[in-house]
Amino acid sequence: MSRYRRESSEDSSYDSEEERRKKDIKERDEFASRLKEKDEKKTKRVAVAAESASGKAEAAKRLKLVEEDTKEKIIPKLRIESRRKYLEKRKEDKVAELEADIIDDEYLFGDVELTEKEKRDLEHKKELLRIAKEHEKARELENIQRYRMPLEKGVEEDQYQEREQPQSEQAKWETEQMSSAVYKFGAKDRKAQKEYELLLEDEIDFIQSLQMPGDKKDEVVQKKAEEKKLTTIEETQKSLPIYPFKKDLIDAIRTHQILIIKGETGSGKTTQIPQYLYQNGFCDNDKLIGCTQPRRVAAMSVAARVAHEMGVKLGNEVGYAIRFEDCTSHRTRIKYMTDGTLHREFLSEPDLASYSVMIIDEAHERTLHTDILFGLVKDIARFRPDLKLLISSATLDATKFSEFFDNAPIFQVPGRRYPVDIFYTKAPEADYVDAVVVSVLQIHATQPDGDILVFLTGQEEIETCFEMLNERVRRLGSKLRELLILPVYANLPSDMKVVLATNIAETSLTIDNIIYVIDPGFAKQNNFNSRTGMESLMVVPISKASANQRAGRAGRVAPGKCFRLYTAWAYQHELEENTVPEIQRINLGNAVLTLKALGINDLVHFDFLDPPPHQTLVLALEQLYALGALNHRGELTKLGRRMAEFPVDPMMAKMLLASEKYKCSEEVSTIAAMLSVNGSIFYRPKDKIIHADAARKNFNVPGGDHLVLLNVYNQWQASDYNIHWCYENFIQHKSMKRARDVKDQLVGLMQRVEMDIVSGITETVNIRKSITAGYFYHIARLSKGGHYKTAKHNQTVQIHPSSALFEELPRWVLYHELVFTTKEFMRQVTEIESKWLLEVAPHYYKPKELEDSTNKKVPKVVGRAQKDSTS
DNA sequence: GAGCACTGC
Repeated sequence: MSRYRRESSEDSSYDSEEERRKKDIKERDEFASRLKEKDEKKTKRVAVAAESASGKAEAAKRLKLVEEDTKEKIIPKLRIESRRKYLEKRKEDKVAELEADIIDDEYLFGDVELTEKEKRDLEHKKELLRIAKEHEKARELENIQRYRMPLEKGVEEDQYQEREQPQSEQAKWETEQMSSAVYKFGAKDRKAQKEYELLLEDEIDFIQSLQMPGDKKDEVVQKKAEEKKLTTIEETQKSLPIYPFKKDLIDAIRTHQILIIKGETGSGKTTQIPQYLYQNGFCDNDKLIGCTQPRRVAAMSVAARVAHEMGVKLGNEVGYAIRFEDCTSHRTRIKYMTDGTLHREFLSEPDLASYSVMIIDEAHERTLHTDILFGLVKDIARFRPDLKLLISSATLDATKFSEFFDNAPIFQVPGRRYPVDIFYTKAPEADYVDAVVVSVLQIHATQPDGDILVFLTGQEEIETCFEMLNERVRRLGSKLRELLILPVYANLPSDMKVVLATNIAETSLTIDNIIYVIDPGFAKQNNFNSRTGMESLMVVPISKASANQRAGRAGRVAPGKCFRLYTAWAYQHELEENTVPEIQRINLGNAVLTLKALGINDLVHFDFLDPPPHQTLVLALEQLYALGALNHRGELTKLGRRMAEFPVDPMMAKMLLASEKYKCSEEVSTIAAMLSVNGSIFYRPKDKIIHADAARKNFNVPGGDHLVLLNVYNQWQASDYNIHWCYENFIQHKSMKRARDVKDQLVGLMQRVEMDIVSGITETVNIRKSITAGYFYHIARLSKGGHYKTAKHNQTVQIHPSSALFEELPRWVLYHELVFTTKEFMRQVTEIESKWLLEVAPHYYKPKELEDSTNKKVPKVVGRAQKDSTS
């Protein structure tokens, strides 16, 4: 009680506040320089080559599971129906949410002058809504359209040709290529046609609209077999499309500080360029060549590949660095890393002094980290003329990158791609999961051999589709050739198969031998509402860029075909050119804190390739201020500098640091680790739901979900991290191992920021107070009818049914996250006492806000608090 | 009475 009183009375004098600020900044800088010293002393360990067998074993296991499933499962029709209904319901809810969002925006900001960006956002939302509604309408007409006989050739021509094209390069190319020849399956092969009529009850009409040209001419296609014979590393290297450009490339890099490299996947740029640079003396004076990748697997496998080509052990001259794994040594000259890792490295080496070249690879993917790196490296390049920058991108974005980097020259490298024929449906397909099933069978029955890759939006859909396909295949029986259906991914000999995947297959997963791609045109996308602070996962139409990326997957090994389950008109007019970059869609709390720690104070004017919404930046800054990471001038505080060391959201970082004061850092680090594995702790197989739920209830402890998570971890630890313990208790071992990794890292970082790791308290109040110190933004109180209202925004929310507190309904709760699915749910909920809020965040909560008329105890407490603060 | 696309530190 007296603690916050003291703090608030100190605010009264400006001088003392100014003094406090100066003292804090001084301490902050001293802390930062201590960190730097530590980093300099740190000797890098010599790496051990990572084992790669585990991946193969995993794939083999998965395959086996699939086969067993296929043989034995008989799927009741009812279940399929219920799933589809669920999907339908969810879609309705999402549409309603979007609608409400638009009304909200217009109501709240109707009178306010909107910026261009905000206007565009609103327009975009409206457009989404319109598409979603039309999609609904089309569904009602489904039967009529699905079974319609194909029209005569001339009839639909004008439908596809008359439209005015958008001005993009892509669109122009499309227009040129556009032809409306009607393509029908089986037309070329009478025998197949006959068989197909016999087998399939329904069909989809596709229209071939254009061809995505490959980089290879037909004659080159013939050479494929010869290429495969290449045995020596040198021969393989020389066969890569980038090889003839070696000298030109090196010359260009010597002449220009920044170079944009445009090249398709498969050109060899990722593996070869660092080697060319190494051979040409760019590593003199012990400097490093760095190359960032958006994904961990890519960083690891590319590094392994290059080490092999150079004949060195991985971790010596060639190494990689990803979270939890630093496979580099003092000998390392070529270093592959994830973009997030480089982002972190900036904290200890803001000028990248140890690098002579930095390659930002796969820049077109526009991950949050790459986007921030753009601004940072551009800035560094100005005062480090010796640093070479290569920005490597696979798409037409190259011009945009060039403009951003002061018109840096673009160096083009050809790719290795075969042509892909693109087909569109003639009519809109309402139920695309069903359309996928029909298309797969059509292709399988009538097209030449080749694997089929299907893009779906998520696990639920993949399961539905998997079951439908299996059922249909079984019904058709032996009339159909064997069809192997693999959900997600596999690594198999080239039999005929269908791969059902999410957009993981767009980039990060290489599946050999794909000839056919089926693209329904949707993906799930995470969106962050900066006004309510709520995230939602919605099924949205993909962008043209993404559609072309998907089509490209068909042309990796031979000429391919891509079947789009939408019309050519929809492609032209309904799809955005590019996916909205991540930086404009997500919560930027952590990113803003890191930038502040790098000394970038004016974030609003930071050089972003595409700036995030102003509102999102403001929210992030406000939150950091409330957490004490920034002072009233917006400068980073010592607390903020310490928070920035943790690779977690600012609220969680604050929670971790607060645990020092409450003497429970051990417990809180565990809770943080468990929270960051993202809801995948409890395993809930569909056929054992009752057992799984019972097992879960056994972990319940008073207080709430955070403490349940702690309990789970502690019991697992007590079992000596036993895998069987996990099976028995319906806990996912994989997630637990990850939680252990995260915990170890967090504990290491806690020591790094000079915290003591302490534990041993028997009651939970201190643990819950630490959590509250970080998450005082996320508070809700019980109101009438079992609903909760959030403390600051008065938003109606509910406890998620999976929570341990679902039936308890405490008066005050803290939640880890707010998600919109069927309702606004709080996930990971813990009971707190409102007076704690005054203790941990006196600047944010005033006693009056915490008054509670429904409870007799609370007014007494509040009354005391008020007396204290006014006396 | 529920449903987490995909990355990453």
